[in-house]
Amino acid sequence: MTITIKDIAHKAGISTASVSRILTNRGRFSEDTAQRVRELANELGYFKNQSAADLSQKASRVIGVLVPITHTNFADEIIKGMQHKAYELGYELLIAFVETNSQQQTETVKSLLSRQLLAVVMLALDIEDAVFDILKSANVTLLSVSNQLNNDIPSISSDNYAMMHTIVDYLYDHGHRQIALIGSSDADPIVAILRRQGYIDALASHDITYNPDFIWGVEMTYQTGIEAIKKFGLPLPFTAVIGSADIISIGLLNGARDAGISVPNDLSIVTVDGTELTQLTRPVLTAAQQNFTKMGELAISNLANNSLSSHSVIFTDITFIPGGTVTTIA
Amino acid sequence: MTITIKDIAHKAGISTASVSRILTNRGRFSEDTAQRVRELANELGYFKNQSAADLSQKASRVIGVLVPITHTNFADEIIKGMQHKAYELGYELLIAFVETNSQQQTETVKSLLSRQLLAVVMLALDIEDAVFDILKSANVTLLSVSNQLNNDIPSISSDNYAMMHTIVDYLYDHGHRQIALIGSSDADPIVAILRRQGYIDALASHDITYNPDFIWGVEMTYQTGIEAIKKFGLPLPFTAVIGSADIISIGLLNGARDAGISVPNDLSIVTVDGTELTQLTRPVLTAAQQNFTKMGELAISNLANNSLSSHSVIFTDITFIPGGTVTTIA
DNA sequence: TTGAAAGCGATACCAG
DNA sequence: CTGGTATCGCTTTCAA
Repeated sequence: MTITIKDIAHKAGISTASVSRILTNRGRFSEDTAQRVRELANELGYFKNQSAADLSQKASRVIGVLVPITHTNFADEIIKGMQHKAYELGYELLIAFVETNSQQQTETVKSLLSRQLLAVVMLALDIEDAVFDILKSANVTLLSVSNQLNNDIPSISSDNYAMMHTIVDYLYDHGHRQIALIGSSDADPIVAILRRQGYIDALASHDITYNPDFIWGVEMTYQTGIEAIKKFGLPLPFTAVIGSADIISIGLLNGARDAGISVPNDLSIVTVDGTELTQLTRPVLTAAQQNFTKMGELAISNLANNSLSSHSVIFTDITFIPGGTVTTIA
Repeated sequence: MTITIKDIAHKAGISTASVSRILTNRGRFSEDTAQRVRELANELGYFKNQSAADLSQKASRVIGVLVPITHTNFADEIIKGMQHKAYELGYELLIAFVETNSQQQTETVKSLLSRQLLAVVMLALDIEDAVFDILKSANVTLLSVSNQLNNDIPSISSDNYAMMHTIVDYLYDHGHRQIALIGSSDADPIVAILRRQGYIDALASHDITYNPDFIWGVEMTYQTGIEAIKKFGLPLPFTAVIGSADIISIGLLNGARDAGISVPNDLSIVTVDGTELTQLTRPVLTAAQQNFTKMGELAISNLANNSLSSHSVIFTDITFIPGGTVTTIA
């Protein structure tokens, strides 16, 4: 038999109303009784029934988080940031991994929505239309983190356009003129579009006309990196390459090694993301590091003070971290 | 205003009881009305209030999952397995990342428990005593996955003892006699104890007396691998080393490279875990691969049919995957 | 400062 | 096959 506030009230000889007030720290009550109630609660091993509380309050402090199960290795960092802030501000996170399978995705999202949620945060997710419609019809606040969706949904991410400028400028300053971009050729996601455009414009600002062939690779996978090297063959038509995710860059690095290409002597690499993965390679990857933890924190704090309008776009800072994969050429 | 079954009942001219039966597919009802109700539900954009349902049913199909935020990179795989099975059997997963910070850990666990949970699954977690007491006092079914805790809690994991035999035998067969074990010297976790004992006994079975110095390193981190190489110095007193986690083994590999030691010529490495990380290195790591997805599936299916007793220990299979980090020596 | 009582939304029992 | 109704545990208004 589970303990309820009724039991506590009974044992303490007071009403459930008082117990509730005390345990939630709302309204007025005497410190005397409070003391007793708290002790009693402990003693009896009381656990609040959150379902009942949510039901009664018609609202909760739960924020749903949708994480793609094809796990980007930075999702953890975002979650860490969110969790930290959520704890601080008294919110709860309800994390759900979503499959790529649409049917299952729908189920997951529906069951998420069947709790009273304050908001739903989507991490690095390109949601399917069907699922998206459900989300919209549920009428909860939505927020996309690390990815920009469309104009209807607020987002927190890096300034992907500017980031590409930073990277291209860095490579240009090191003498590179032929620069490829791997893993951002997908048609859809706004992030890919922004990166491509940033890349193209940055090159243009140095009077370099971009070569469409140099933008290649759709998926953010290790395999994309491996195959990129194979595709271009020897000798590589470029001296530097930008990997759109750490895992791609590691693929590039290994692909290069497998092909007998020396990094950075024969090929320079700059990676986007800058997670701990960059430390695992030799040489260590030069990276444009995104501030994922910050994104997570901002997600929660913005939801908390309700400061998001439907077209809010919030940018977090980028840190350029020189590693050992870029060389200066003549 | 949110839509409830009452609204649907009203619009359909029937009782809430009927609507409930139809929407949950329980009890008897005519297909005619069912049809209408389902349409109406869709039309009105109805979402079940799960809190109310849980409250009413005094039980839920929600399984809580505690994941350490110091993210072991195999947690994803376990979760994937759980999610898959949970979906199949109609359970929901409520995932919570827990901090190392004890205070915060307590909060997280308490808030988890304040929902009616069917069970709590702990992934690769060495829970603190305080937290553990809470968990026990809450009187939910507990289950540890990929880690064995103590005799009070059922677990699903690899047979860590046998696994070490497999690894040591493999190395022995390749001529190695001096074998180190990195990252399992922690006093506490049963897994570490089992691995040490397996390692020692396996060596003994080949008439090799183990060298206590060769068991080194507590934390399952990249840094542990890096430092292990530094600690032993050149020339290394062993010809082969076992890394207790992929990330450790990558540390060993890089540490070796940094020290001018060639793998596998001068040093052989076998790693425990065998996640995708093993594919990112050159050479690719030779691994004793744990079946994490299977662990996740078993976790759910065993919880589902309630077949766990408090000292159940379920083992999943190990797959030995030869890579490029072991050489045969004379 | 405290208590009585009316919900919150869904379920399930018992009649009909 | 369908409906009325008590119930789950907690919160909150209104009075006392």
